[in-house]
Amino acid sequence: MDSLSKIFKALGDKNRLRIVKMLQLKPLCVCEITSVLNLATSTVSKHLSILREAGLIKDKKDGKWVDYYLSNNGNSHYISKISPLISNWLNEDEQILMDAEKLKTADRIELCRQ
Amino acid sequence: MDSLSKIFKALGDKNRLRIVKMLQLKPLCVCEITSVLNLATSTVSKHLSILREAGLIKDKKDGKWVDYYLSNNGNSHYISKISPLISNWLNEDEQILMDAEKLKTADRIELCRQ
DNA sequence: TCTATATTTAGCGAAATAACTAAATGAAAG
DNA sequence: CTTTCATTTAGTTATTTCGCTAAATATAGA
Repeated sequence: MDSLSKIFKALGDKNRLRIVKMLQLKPLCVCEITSVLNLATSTVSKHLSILREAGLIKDKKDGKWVDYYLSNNGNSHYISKISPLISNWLNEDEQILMDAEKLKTADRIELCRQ
Repeated sequence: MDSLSKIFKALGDKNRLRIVKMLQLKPLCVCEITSVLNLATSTVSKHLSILREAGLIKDKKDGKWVDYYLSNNGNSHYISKISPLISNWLNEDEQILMDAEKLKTADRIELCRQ
């Protein structure tokens, strides 16, 4: 029950839902996500660690950057069922659409140099 | 996004997950749920209102009692997808099994007269 | 109407969460 | 090896959440 409530808790925050929806589009580094959410870097890093500990996302070092990406069909049976649902949901949501738009015009190197 | 994060938030609490799993077995009144969870009645009432506001459960007056029951396929597209998943999950969970056991031997009138 | 009982609401304290700033870590590039 | 820059960790604060008790509400039955 712990692992399931952990997943739901992780998804029960709007900023973390936005992160999951962004990662559906492509893997992203912390600074890219930060620039979309308009939060402090450390806050975003914390959100990412909560999503990671729930098993919803994974990370991978890429030079200076850490890329985060969805772990769609990880070892968790729960996540393999929930992830596809979330993929289908919120795609017409105003906020989610705006986030996606902002990501299109975003360049990692410029973003991180702010 | 509000309605979805509300649903996940409601499910992100172990006691509320236990309530949902109990209601899968049959409709229950507040005092029956209270006796299983071992919490104050008012606390359980609050949990139920959170689940209700998320759209996961509904209530119906039955004399002195208020029966709560799952709204499996309510108006919410989200819930009609999530509810069946939860039905399949946690059925071997130790805590959930104990709760179900406790419910079998429970009698509404005795329970409420504690 | 009066009483008993089931539930909800109000109000409070403790614990958890989410945000920030500042400091620490770790890798890349000069 | 030192500097730079992305990220994480520590530490602080404000807000939210969860639990309780006590009071309010509502219904059934004497």
